[in-house]
Amino acid sequence: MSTIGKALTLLDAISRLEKEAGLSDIARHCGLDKATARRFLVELEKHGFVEQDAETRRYRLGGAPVRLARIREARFPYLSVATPFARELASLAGETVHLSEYAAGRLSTVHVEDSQRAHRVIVDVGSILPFHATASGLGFLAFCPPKDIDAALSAPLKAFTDQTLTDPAALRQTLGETLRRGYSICHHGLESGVVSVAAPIRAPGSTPVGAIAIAAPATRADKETVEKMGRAAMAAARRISERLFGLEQLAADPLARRAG
Amino acid sequence: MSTIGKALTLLDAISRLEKEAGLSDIARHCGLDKATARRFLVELEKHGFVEQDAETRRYRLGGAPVRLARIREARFPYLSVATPFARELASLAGETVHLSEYAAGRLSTVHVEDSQRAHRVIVDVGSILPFHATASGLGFLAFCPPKDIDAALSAPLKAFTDQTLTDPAALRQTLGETLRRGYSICHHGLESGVVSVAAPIRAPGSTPVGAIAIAAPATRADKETVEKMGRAAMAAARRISERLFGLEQLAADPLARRAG
DNA sequence: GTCTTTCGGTTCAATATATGAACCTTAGCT
DNA sequence: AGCTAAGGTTCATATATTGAACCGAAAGAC
Repeated sequence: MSTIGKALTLLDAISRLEKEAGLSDIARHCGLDKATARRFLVELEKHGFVEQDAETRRYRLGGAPVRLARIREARFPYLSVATPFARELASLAGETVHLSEYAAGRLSTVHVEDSQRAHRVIVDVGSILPFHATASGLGFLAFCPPKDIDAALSAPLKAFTDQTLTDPAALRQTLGETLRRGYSICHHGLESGVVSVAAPIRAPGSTPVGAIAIAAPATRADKETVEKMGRAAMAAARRISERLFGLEQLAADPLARRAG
Repeated sequence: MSTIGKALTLLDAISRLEKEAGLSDIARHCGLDKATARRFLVELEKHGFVEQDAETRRYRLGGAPVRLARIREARFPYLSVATPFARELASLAGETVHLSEYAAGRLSTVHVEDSQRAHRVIVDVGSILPFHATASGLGFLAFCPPKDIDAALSAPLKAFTDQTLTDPAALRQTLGETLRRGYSICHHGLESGVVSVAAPIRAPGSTPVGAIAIAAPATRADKETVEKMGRAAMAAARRISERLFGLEQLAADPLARRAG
């Protein structure tokens, strides 16, 4: 792997840590030599991607990504367009709603609207959503071209719970149903006791850019409720997609179109 | 410079471009060989920091920073805390307000609240604010330790307008006045016809993390109005600082403390 | 239509850069 | 005191980076 790749992998690892970490910790966590990890950290710090606490000497995520994210958002306003719909959906469903975006081959959570209920599902911003074990992942993948599906299903599929689907054939069938239905359903895929539904956000005839999902405790997710939530998620996804990729916007600002 | 540094510099250059750019353009812009630029772009793309448009083959900023920024914001909620105050300040002053954050040795704009007036100052999200030629820069620098001031003033100081202060001695005096006054004033520093005021956002006794500024057309900025705006900016900065670095928060979440 | 230029992208020998075992110093623990 | 593990540094070695020259495609020029 190139040096750049290693450094960005280290940055990713830092972003995944619960809290700030020390040099040795980070090096171990990334399988890098301490000296190498240090050089990477120093370099990343120079550019504001990580910060070192002056007292504890521990490292944490820096402020540079904030600037980049604001620029990105100014050109492709995914969050600012989708967030209001997510909020509306959360209040309609009374359950936690999260938005994900596809980048670097993974679907990651970029926004969460918490349910107002005491008993609710918690989703962390920044968490990675496995394609095979989440409604977001399935809803995204189902609308991807076959080669992407093959790639995703040929990777090792971890069973997060004893009900996680890991058989590629079964998953393909699930994806087929999702495609026909327009939204995905995932029972206990990533965590036991959680049922979620999701629909892809996408330009017509193009690879999705992300997904919007509702996650509810299984005790509140009877068949009828799941269907209702699924249809609502699908409607929200369609409205977001129209806002992002609608003809006017597309003509006015070609930047709004994504690769793929 | 290390490979990582060069790659991050390239990323920075892309973020600075008005719109997506081709390979040769980018290479020229960064003084890199085309082959090198390409390898960097491919590597950055693998990690989602840039995207290549499938049709035009041009490159643009990717979605990965959005995830990192959301994580950063979840741990150090600079934007979500400061934005409401910025909005309030913008409506109070009736002028454009912008928030900046210090990262990678530079002060960059991370949020803008536009004035509602037709004749107003436009500030771009993501733009870099020179220390010597903006109210934000001066307001930030004035509250930094002497070594940071020395470093900032020993760099070449570009005259953006014929009224930009570029003499280190004169700037030191301005910084002294700013420190005593509590907010900075900048007349026509970056652009002619613009007057701005700013105050630093900071933990008590520590290096600032950013600044909040009001920018107004000079025609609306008589002495009295400038004073009023300056005091308002200072008050907003203080309230933001208290929210970010207040004792409770500090005790509850040491992550909220910044390096420096 | 043909010629020319420029584009995105690739190759491979030359070379600059990254690497990591061993090291130092400090801080906390037994 | 003595031990362990922390953050950080060094420098000969090994490896990844570099860029001139190259290719095919496409956009202009004439």
